[in-house]
Amino acid sequence: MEKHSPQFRPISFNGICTRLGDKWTVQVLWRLSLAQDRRLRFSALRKEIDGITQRMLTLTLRNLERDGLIMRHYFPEVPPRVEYDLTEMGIGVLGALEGLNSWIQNNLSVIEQHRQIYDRNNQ
Amino acid sequence: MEKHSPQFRPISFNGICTRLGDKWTVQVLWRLSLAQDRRLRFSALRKEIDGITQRMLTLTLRNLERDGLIMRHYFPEVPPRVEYDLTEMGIGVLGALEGLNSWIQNNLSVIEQHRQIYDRNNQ
DNA sequence: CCGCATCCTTCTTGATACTG
DNA sequence: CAGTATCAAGAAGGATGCGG
Repeated sequence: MEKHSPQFRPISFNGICTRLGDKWTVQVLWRLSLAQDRRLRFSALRKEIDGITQRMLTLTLRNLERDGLIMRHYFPEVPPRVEYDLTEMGIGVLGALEGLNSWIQNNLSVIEQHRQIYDRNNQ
Repeated sequence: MEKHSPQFRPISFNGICTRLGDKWTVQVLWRLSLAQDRRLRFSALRKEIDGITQRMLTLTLRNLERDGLIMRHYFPEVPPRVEYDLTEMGIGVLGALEGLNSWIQNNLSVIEQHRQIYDRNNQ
């Protein structure tokens, strides 16, 4: 295999990759991408993402909105309704993750074998 | 833009993406990839990666070795010498990151603008 | 030179209660 | 319904000293 392109400069990986690597961000993006109009309300996201708390969903959505990857739509009804949808940039980052995702699909089992072997050799 | 492929299942993102998103892992992989034979000794890595402590370099290398992305070569000389090099899988994961990396290159400035606007609108 | 052990600080996440 | 506020727990990272 040949070396990667010289443009590869992981300078910017912190803090984009740090954000993407957190516990819930990719899940939220992914769920939105599968929805009608790439748009879901808060309670729907919460139901679909197993184990997420209300607090962490709120924080994750705030960060994504701050970065411009999703948009928040507030409807001052009673009871209130809030919907979130992917922006063009939010759609784009999911596309940019596909290469990594398929690599993980292809290599995860090998990695897990390595981990088992390593752990066995170190008690 | 069209929806991503149905094979996109970010099931495996934790804990691969979590690992890649930590503070030093990608830096280490990247430095190795640029070196002669994709191979460097501990002290060389430490010098090249600005700000990393001996402890964190050791931990990062252990995790990468455990996953099979790098190999550790120990030479029982006096003083001891230890070298690390990328495995085929280690080279592969860098390739898988290129899509994300170039997306970040292209979008980082826009993201930072969004952050400034958001922060200004919320005190 | 390389790495482990220890202690400490900071960040992230979770649990729970409360509000417009 | 969709948050916010508060507190506590755990993980990640940094500083420092010792050892083969």
